[in-house]
Amino acid sequence: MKLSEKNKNFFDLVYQVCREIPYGRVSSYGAIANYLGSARGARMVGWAMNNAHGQQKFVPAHRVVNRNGQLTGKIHFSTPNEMEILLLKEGIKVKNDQIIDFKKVFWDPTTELSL
DNA sequence: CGATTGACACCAA
DNA sequence: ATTGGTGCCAATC
Repeated sequence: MKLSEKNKNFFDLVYQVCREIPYGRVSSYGAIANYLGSARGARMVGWAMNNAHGQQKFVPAHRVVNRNGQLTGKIHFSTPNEMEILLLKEGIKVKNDQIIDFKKVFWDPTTELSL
């Protein structure tokens, strides 16, 4: 048992929140970080996503974008198009790596989960 | 152990 | 509005 596995709480929570994102909706790193308590720890969420590929359960990382709604993390997928395709399949319009109507599809865990 | 990096966010010019 | 610089926390080199 490695130390990283013990301290996976933060990462695990990130994965949990990602899976809680409803179909056809997206969230932002900052929102998730804020929900976990690290308001400025958005980068950690990104790191978690990087590890998400190694997780046994699938993590809809494609539903997580930066606060601009830009698909900055698409390059980390199997193929850069993967993220776009997945989002498009969920009814989310993407143009030039930018989510259209981002505010409409935006899903804030602090607002949706923390009622 | 110190320095650098990273799928971001915020502030100042 | 756009660009550049700084801060955040953890992991990797």
